[in-house]
Amino acid sequence: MSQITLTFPDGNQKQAEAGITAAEVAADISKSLSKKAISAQVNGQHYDLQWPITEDAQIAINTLQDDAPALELIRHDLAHIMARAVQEIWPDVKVTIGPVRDNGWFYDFDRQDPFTPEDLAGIEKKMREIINARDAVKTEVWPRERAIQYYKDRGEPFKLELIDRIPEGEDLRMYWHGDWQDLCRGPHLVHTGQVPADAFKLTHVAGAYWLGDSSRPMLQRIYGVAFKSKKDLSAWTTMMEEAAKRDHRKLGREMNLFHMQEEAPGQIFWHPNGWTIYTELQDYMRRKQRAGDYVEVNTPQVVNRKLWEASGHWDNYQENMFIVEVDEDHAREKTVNALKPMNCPCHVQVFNQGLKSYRDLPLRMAEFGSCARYEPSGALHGIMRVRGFTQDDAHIFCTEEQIEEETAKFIEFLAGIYADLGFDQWTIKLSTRPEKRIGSEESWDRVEAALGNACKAAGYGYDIQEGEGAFYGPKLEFTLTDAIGREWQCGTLQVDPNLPERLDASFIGRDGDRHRPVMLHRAVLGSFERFIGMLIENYAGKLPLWLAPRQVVVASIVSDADDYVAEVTQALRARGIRAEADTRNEKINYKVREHSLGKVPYIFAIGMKEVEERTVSVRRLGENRTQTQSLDEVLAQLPTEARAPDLA
RNA sequence: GCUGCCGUGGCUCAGGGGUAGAGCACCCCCUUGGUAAGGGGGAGGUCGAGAGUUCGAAUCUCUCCGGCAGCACCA
Repeated sequence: MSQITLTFPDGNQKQAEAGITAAEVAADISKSLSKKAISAQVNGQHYDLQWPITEDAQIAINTLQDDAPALELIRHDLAHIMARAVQEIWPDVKVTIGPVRDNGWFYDFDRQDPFTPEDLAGIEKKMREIINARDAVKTEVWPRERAIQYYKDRGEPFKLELIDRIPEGEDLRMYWHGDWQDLCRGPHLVHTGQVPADAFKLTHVAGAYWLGDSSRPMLQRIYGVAFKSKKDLSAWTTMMEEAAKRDHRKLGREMNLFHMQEEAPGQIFWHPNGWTIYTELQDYMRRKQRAGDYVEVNTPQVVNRKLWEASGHWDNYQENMFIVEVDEDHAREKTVNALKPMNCPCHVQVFNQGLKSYRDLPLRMAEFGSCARYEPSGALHGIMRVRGFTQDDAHIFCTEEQIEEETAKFIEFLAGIYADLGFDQWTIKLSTRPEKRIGSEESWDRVEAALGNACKAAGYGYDIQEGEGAFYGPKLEFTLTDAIGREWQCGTLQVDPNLPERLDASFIGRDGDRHRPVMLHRAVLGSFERFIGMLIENYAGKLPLWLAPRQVVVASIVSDADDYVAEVTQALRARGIRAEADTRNEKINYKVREHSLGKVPYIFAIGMKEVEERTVSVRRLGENRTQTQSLDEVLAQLPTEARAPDLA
C-alpha cells in the first residue's frame, strides 16, 4: 500500500495509507469529532465518510455545524428516506431520481394512483420512523452487470435506464439506508438519525416528465423542504407566508388594480388604479429613452404572414402566434395574418424606409410594443406570464464595431433605471454560442468579446452561461433581486445579425457601398405587465409615492369638515397629486383601516381643529403616529416628494 | 400542452341527491365619532358551461371552459 499525505485546514499534515476513509481520519483525530462527522471536503470535493482517499489531499471534516454540506446531506438523505418510506408503504411503486433542490429536495415516482395529502402525512410519519431507527447508511461500488441484474430482478425500469445513461467506465455506486437500496452518486450521511426529524416537511405533489422530456411518461413528484433545525423550518414557513401576502394577484384585487376573466385568458383588464401605475411607469420610460437618444415608433398589431415568413417566425414560432384569418370580399383565399409576437420585424420595416447612411448609425428605435403570444395554458401566471403584453422594446441598428460601445451605454442606461425603481442588486449573465448556430466562429469570437468588454467598461462583472445564446448571436441577461431575495430576469440585450439579413436591411457606408447593419434587441423592464407584477410583490403593494395610484386620501372626521376636505383635495389635485376625498359617514378608524389596507401612502385626517387652523393631520402608510402640518406647507412639499425619480 | 387539485352572491369560504348559507363589501336608517372594523335593517346567487343518470342534480357521471401547483414551454 502506498502512502499519501493528508493536509488539514490548520496546515498540519499526516501520512496515511492510500484508501483511508474520512471516517477513519476523523476517528484518528478525536472520538468526539468522529461522532459528529458527517462528511469531508477532500481536495474541494464533497466526500462521503466511507469513500476511500487514494491520493494526497487537502482534507477537512464536516460536521452538522457546516451549513452547506450539512444541508446538502440532510436533504439528499431525506430524498432517499422518503423513497424508502414510499416503497415500504406501496411496494409496487417504481423509483426514479431524487435530487436536492432549493430549500429541499424532490423525488419522482411512478405510481398508478395519485398521492393525496393524506398520503403525504403517512409518508412523513414513516420517514420519522426511519430517522428514529438510526439505520446505518452503507455504500459500495458495483460492477455494471450486477447493478443491471439487481434492478432487473427488482423490476425497476427507470433505474435501468439511468444506468444506461451513466458513461461506461464510471463507477456505479449503491447506497443503503437500512435495507433499502438506491443507485446514487452520493455522498450521504453516516446513519439516518443524523437527519433532524423535526425540521423537514413534505410540501406538495405535482406531475413531472421522466427526464424532463414531454414525450416521456409523466411521473409523480413529491417535494419536500428540510433544514438543520425546527427554527429554520418555521422561518421558511414564515417566508412562504410573506411571499403569499405579496402575491400580485391578491394585491391586484385588494388594491383594485386589474382583473382577468375567462373570455380573455392571459390578458389583462387594467382598472384605473392599475393603469395609473402603468402609465406613470411608461411616461418615466419614455422620458428616459428620449434622454438616451432613442427615437420612438409605433408599428401594426396585425401583420400579414408574408412578413413572418420572411422573418423566419412563421417556421419557428407559429404555434406561439395568434393567427387571424380575414375573409375579404372577392378574395379566393382568406388573408392570413398574425398578431405580432415581437416588434423586431416591424422595426426593420421602419428602418428600411428610405436609404440609411452610416451617419444614421447607431439608430436606436424604441417602441412600447404591444405583442400577443399564444402561450401554453399551463404557462400563464397572473400578470407575470400573459398572452398580451407590452415590451419596453428597442432595436439598435449599428455596425459590428459599434456593438461594444452601444452595449456599454445600454448597461449604464439600464443601471440608472433599476436604481430609480429601487433595485440596487442585480447581475449580468452572458450567454455564449449554442451548439446549433449560424455565423462564423470569428464573428462569434468578436461579438462575445464585445459584450464581455462592454460589461467591464460599464464597471460590472458577469457570469457566463455556456451555450445558452440564441442561434444567431450571444446575449446578456440582467437579473434583479427583489426585497425578499427572489430573482427576476428582466433586462436583456441580444446581438442579431440574422434578421437584418433576412429582411434585407442595409445602409450606405463611407465607401459608398451597401452594408448590412447588426441589430441589438434590448429591453430594460422586459414587459410592463410582468415588471409591474414584480414591483407589486417587491414593494408588497406599498409602491413609492410617484407610482402609487392613489397618493393621498383626505378623510373627514366630522361632516362639518367636508368643505375643507374638498378644498384640500382640490388644492392637491391642482398640484398634480392624485388625491381623493373620503367624506363618507364612517368613523376615522374605519377610514384609516380601509385606506391603509388599500396601501394609500398618505392619509390626511381632517377634523374641526384642522379646519380652524388650516392644517392637515398627516399619517404615512406603515406608521401609526401622525403629524400635523399646515396646509401651505404640505402643498409646497408634496409635489416635490411625489415627483418621478428622473424629475426629482 | 401534460399530471393532480379546484370552480357556490363583488371578496373570503361553509354546505354536498329533496326547492341555496355565513362574514366582509353594497343599499337604507340611526349615529358626527380624533387615527386599523359604531349600531340596526335590506337587497343580492339559473352553485363555471353543456350533456347524461334520477321522480328530483349545486351535490353523481361525462365533455368542454377557466383557475391553482408543478412539469414542459419561453426560436
